[in-house]
Amino acid sequence: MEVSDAYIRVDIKVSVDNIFWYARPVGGAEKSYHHGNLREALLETAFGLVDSEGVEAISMRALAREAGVSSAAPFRHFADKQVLLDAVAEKAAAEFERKLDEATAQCSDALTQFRAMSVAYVRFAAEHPALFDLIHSTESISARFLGEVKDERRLKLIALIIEGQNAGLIPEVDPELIALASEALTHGLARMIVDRHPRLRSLSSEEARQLALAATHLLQTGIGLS
Amino acid sequence: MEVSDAYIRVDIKVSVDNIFWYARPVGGAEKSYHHGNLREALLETAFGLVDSEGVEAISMRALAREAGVSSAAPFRHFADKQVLLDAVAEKAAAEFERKLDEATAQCSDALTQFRAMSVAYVRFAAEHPALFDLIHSTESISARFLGEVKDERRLKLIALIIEGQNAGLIPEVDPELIALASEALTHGLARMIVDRHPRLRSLSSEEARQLALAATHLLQTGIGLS
DNA sequence: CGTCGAATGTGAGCGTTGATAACATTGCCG
DNA sequence: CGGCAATGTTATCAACGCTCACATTCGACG
Repeated sequence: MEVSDAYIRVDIKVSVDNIFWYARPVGGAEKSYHHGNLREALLETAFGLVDSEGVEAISMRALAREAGVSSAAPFRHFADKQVLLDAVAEKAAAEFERKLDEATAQCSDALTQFRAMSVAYVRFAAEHPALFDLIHSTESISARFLGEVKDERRLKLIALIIEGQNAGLIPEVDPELIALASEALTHGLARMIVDRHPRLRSLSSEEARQLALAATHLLQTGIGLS
Repeated sequence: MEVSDAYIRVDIKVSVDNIFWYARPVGGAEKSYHHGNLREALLETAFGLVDSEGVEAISMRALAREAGVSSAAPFRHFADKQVLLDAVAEKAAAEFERKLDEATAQCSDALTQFRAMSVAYVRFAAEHPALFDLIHSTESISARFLGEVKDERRLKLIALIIEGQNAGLIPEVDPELIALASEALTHGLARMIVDRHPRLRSLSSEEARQLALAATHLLQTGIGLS
């Protein structure tokens, strides 16, 4: 051909947005129009993604892609992105609560329960900073569940303190105040780890444990005279 | 005309993105091609916007619009959005630091300085939650300044504690540990306010003051025996 | 068993955003 | 004054959240 030296340049623009079927499993007789369990699948991968990459890493479209589904599908299950995040936060809070309960379950007296709770609290923050952050920064109305959970834990803590006071282990100061102070200490420690405080970046969970123990101990004994 | 009953529907799509000159002042002989002080203008409005609306509220394009400038102009001064946010965080941190210094300046002994610092810390969080959050969540490399500031403050706190120990006001426990615990308590209180803890949502700054005082007092006296 | 509505998924597209590249204008330094 | 660096503009991308009209499927009810 005599035109072999001439080139016609063609730019082809392809929207890659909806090439979703590649994400479907290639092996079996899949490709059912309905996913079957999309809501849970989205929640699951979102949870994992937040835990490993942080909240910023999640996008509705990426989740859809991952699930092998069109980018509009997720909106059938979550009204908007915030609702999805709320659901992830709820899941994370449940997990958090589970660990706290697990930690205090084997303790007998109020004081060791008290300490075990602090340790578990700080450890969770150290091990799952993004989830911890999500739990405490989410403040949507629909996530009222979170508020209830936190409040419930607060009441439990107060009960623990009163128990300690009855046993003569804790002085007769306003239990609410004591609860607040110890919550603040624990939450502050956890937050400093998550916020990457210069002194505390990337702690092992064992170090986190030591730290929580030392700090709560210090709170108990006090650091000086008023 | 005989076509008076016939309608031709025309949909006109207009990109409104680059209609920027409306934002320029209409009065004077402005309209200089160069803004003259764009970097500072952007920083200023970003700072205000974060403080009043939160970090999520800021977008490069909105800032450009506000400054009366094309949407690409900001990138001449900030490599990307994160750099801009880092700069805002730095500004906020400077302001924060200023307030802390101001609060401790008038105190004589170590213990009252110690308390005044806690109070100022918590008050700033209560009054500027979004700025507080930005300061502590930013962790970019370029924002190393933040780390230095925080570290400097930590050293100052430790010095304060040692001073207190020398005066016999604080027991001879590892000063680092004491610093950490008191930092955690204060930071935790501040964070609980910012994170809208059920017990502490929307505190007045006077309430914040009371709270910080009570909590630090409790830390000093301790809440029980080890 | 068939049918019909509700639940769920698809495709296309709107408007916004962060970011980049090529080009225009200006200030300033020699 | 001339030229170069700083600064601003225009046009354009890709990605995102979200919506709408339409398609497919499931399941309850006759």
